[in-house]
Amino acid sequence: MSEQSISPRPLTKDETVRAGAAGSCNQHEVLTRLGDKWTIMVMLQLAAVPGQRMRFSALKRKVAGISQRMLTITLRMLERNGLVIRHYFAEVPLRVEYELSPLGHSLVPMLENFSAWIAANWQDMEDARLQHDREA
Amino acid sequence: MSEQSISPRPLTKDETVRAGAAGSCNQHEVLTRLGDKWTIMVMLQLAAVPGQRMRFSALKRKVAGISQRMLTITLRMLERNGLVIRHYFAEVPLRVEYELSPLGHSLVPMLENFSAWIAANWQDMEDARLQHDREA
DNA sequence: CAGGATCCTCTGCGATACTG
DNA sequence: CAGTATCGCAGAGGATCCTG
Repeated sequence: MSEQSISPRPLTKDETVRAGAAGSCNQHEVLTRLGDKWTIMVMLQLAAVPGQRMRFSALKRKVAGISQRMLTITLRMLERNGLVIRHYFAEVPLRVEYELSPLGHSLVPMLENFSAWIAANWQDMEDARLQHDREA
Repeated sequence: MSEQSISPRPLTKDETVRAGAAGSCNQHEVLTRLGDKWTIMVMLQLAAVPGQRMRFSALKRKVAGISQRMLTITLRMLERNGLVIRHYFAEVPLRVEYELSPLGHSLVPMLENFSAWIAANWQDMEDARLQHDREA
């Protein structure tokens, strides 16, 4: 168990750029950070694992269609906002595991509700859309 | 009450472009459609009104920071997917009202949970972020 | 009032190539 | 393995002007 308490990593270009204005309390800010599809899908995956930890490559496999770049950025953002914890093992080959923080876990029920809603209602949306397009 | 049952409107350029591939059942599709911040904020506003109807300009005033263009696009998308109903009154001056459909309403509890979570936890996120940035 | 059409900018994001 | 850096383009989205 050679885990580093703090991952030895300087700020990324993306992070530096995204750091930007701190922002006030409003939803707008938070929604901008959490509202995109990748964030939601990554968190759903992390919540779905029994052991609660996943490696980078496992996440990439599970989150269908995500690029390596977007997964990295999404995870960095989640870590930065205290929703995900990054466990760095300085082994060879390198190993990194991700898990939800307590704060992150508190968000999970909502995400699962959302996911359930989609499963239950996407057909209705699909139908509505087809009909709407027909009468246009 | 000179309401048209169906708004007499041909497909917009934006809509035609966005029509694209119908898409399979997956979350990915739905999240792409519903996952952006404007969609969520517009729906929250529509849900917040007692009378359940809002005019275009009222919505624009309430959803802070949204441009006229994005509000139009967002509303069109919501209408197309059966989440919002558009009431068109051919008066002078023109009047249009929007309200959530039953399908749209079924999504509201989740959005409000999300909104509540943000209000309760944004400070924690903020703190986590500041600390994370300090030790970088 | 409630948008449509156009222009133009900025960035999201994939593809690719390189490292510890 | 788990990233980082760079390039490049399509698309998001604001600003502006115009109409029924």
